Amino acid sequence: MATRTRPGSAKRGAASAGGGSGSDRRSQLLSIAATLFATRGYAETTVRDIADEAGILSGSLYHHFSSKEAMLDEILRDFLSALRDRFRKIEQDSVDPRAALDELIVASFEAISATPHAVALYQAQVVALARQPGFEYVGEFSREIEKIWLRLLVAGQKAGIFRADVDMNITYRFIRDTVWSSVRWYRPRGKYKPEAIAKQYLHVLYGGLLAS
Amino acid sequence: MATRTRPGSAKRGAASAGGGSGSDRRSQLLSIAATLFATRGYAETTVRDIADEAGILSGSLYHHFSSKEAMLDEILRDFLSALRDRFRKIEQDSVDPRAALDELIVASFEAISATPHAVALYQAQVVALARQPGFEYVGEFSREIEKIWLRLLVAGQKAGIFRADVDMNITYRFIRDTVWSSVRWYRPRGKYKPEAIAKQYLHVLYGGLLAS
Amino acid sequence: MATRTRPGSAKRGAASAGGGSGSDRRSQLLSIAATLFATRGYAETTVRDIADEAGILSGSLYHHFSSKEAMLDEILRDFLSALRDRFRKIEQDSVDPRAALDELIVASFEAISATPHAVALYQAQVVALARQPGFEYVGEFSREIEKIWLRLLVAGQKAGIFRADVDMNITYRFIRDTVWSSVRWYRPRGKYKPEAIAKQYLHVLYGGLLAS
Amino acid sequence: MATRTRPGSAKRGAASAGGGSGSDRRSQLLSIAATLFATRGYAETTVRDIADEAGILSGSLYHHFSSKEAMLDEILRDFLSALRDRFRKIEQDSVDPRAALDELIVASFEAISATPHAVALYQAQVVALARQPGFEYVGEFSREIEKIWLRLLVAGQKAGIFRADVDMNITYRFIRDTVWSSVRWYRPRGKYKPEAIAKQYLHVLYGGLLAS
DNA sequence: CATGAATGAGCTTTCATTCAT
DNA sequence: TATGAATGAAAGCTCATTCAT
Repeated sequence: MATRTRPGSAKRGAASAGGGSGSDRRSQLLSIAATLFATRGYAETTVRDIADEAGILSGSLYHHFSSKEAMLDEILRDFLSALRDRFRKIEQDSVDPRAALDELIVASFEAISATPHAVALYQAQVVALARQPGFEYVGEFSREIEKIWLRLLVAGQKAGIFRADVDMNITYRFIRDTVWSSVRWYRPRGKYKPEAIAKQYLHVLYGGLLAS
Repeated sequence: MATRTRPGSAKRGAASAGGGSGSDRRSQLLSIAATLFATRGYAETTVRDIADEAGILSGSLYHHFSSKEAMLDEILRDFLSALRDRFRKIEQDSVDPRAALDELIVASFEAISATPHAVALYQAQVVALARQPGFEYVGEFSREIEKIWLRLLVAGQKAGIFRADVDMNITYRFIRDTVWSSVRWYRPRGKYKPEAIAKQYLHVLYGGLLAS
Repeated sequence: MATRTRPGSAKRGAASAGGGSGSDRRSQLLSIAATLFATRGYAETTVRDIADEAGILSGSLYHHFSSKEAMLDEILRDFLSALRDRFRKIEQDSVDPRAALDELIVASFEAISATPHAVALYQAQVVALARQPGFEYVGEFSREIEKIWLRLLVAGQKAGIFRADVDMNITYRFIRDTVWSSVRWYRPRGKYKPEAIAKQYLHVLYGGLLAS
Repeated sequence: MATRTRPGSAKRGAASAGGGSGSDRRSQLLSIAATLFATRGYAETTVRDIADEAGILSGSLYHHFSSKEAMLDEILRDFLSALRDRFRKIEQDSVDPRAALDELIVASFEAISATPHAVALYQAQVVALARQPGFEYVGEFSREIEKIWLRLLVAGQKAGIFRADVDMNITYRFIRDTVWSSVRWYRPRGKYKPEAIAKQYLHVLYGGLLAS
């Protein structure tokens, strides 16, 4: 991305950007943008592509958003803040590390199912974005989310629920990568429901691949 | 990417493209290109960036490569064919599915360690590329590699080595995503050697996360 | 010309492209392009030349036309279809081969007078273009026009109006070359009107150069 | 053409440039260049095209010629000076204007047959070249040749051989255009010999198209 | 809100030419 | 003579963005 200007704090309402069915024009456009950004890549998507898909001219997009980057910003911010809120709540409500880990993983697969484009976008751009001015919050959200996972994993380890002989920093990364990467192949319309995928994963993750 | 023309299989010599230290000018340039493509993204990297890094003018690159796309092509083709060859050999020489799976995973982490840029490039572009004219081979290589993994996993399952109650299609994807995604955070210069990472992963994968 | 993509039949409105005074912006630009293409040659004319002449930036041209080639395409297509229509009508309305031949020649000189740039462009590029993908219609129009001429010449020959001892295929080429080539030296603003030139030519053509 | 530097007075020997079979390397290369210039156009022919055809690298051409333009220069100069010499001789040896006109026309068709590429090149570039610095001689040769034709035509008119009621300035252009334009369709390998074409043309030119 | 014309910067690519080897 | 690597200028084109209507 050739981001140079700060995107500013884009206004946004309750619109589930990156989701499927926005209520107003604004979220319709964001949804279209998210889909294209995720499918083709942010840099490879032109403002005109988005406008074409929306049935308007590219210049008209600027009545709704101040820049292409502002759209990306809004999509990511909506997604990340919702995700963080949900993860925070899971941690707060948790009584059992294992059950909480279950919930984090299920919540993650559900997020993929609900807003795949935002997830894919986050996946694809997170490394590049974290260093970009105006997108520092991406790194901040990521770090906060990482801490929640790690606290739970380490707590479970201390409680003797999770194995003591694994490096949780690495294990966290393994889990995170597996879960988020599935956005690339998981099809919500396919034969697997998000809970089924989560179950499969938890199955292998907890019990291991070997037959006992 | 706005790929329209077929890049052709412009490949010559034994240059380990995408690697670190090419012998001739050609592979030097490819190595620079791979690094930039992987770091900034293909679309975000300009041929001037590559030329600047190489200390020449952008036009001079066209003395060595017919297009920016041809560079991408050559990097990916070199990487994928080498990977496939290695995987093929592992399968052919395998006597035990579990040992073979070990080797596949170790080989994967080693590939990440050896040519991280090519791996990152492949990771980032594989979905978009597979449908692009001239890059069909990316999908073909990917499918062949997938088949090798699946044959081994299913064989291990039938032999009673791997658990019977997991869906191997999904499990393969989990493994693949975990392994390849680590390119994004794994640093060869860091404290972990590739074998150590592989060992950690195999540890969790085989034994599961739970304390027995 | 390095034509590679098909230009498509991007044509709109009744704009007399290649003519002198287009009504809207689009035909203004086409007229400028035709003038430059004819004067300097297509390859030697840059899109910046055209834009400069129009008082805009080169990139702005792409708001109106998809490519430099598309401009050439539109100029030629407009010119050729108008010419063919006129020739068709002359043949349909003809009662006497000699009068019809008169009309064809007068119409040709008038076309040169009305849209000299389009004629010059056609003259200069016809051979190279006919084999270029997307410009097959140039050859098709040319062949249709040739057939009209030949039918009239042969009809006149059979009717005993034109001499029997000349090869009409060659004679047609002689006539065509003479007429169209005059675009290179004929100046509409000069002392000769198109009808006067046509008359001179018909004079020599019919009566021969020798004094009786 | 983007001619900016004066081509200088390129050395040249007795090599029949633009012809078919040069004796030495220099005229071989000139012949290749003439063919490509005539077929694709001067601007559309790259130095690399010429070198490829000759089986060398483009840079190597500069051991033989100082520039691309110098090749064009040499081809045209050879062609024009030979043509002028022949025309001069025809005029000097002429006793009868009609016989001399015959000879001019036959000589022209023979030139087309002998060095079609040089003729086509001259045809295509004469207008653009005449105003280009370093190519003033093109206009000079052309004017001298025109004068020879005109003197013969007017002499014939005064002698009562050619009709008095035609404008010889225009008639000359008609004749010239017809003759030179035939280079575009005349194929030396075809069924017509150059003399046959000349005969056909003289037939119509002298006797007229009408049946008596 | 939307259009349509334009900007301006930057992109990939082409190509005649140079020059050390 | 020829190679091969490079230059430097310019080409066609893209695209985010602006703005009067």
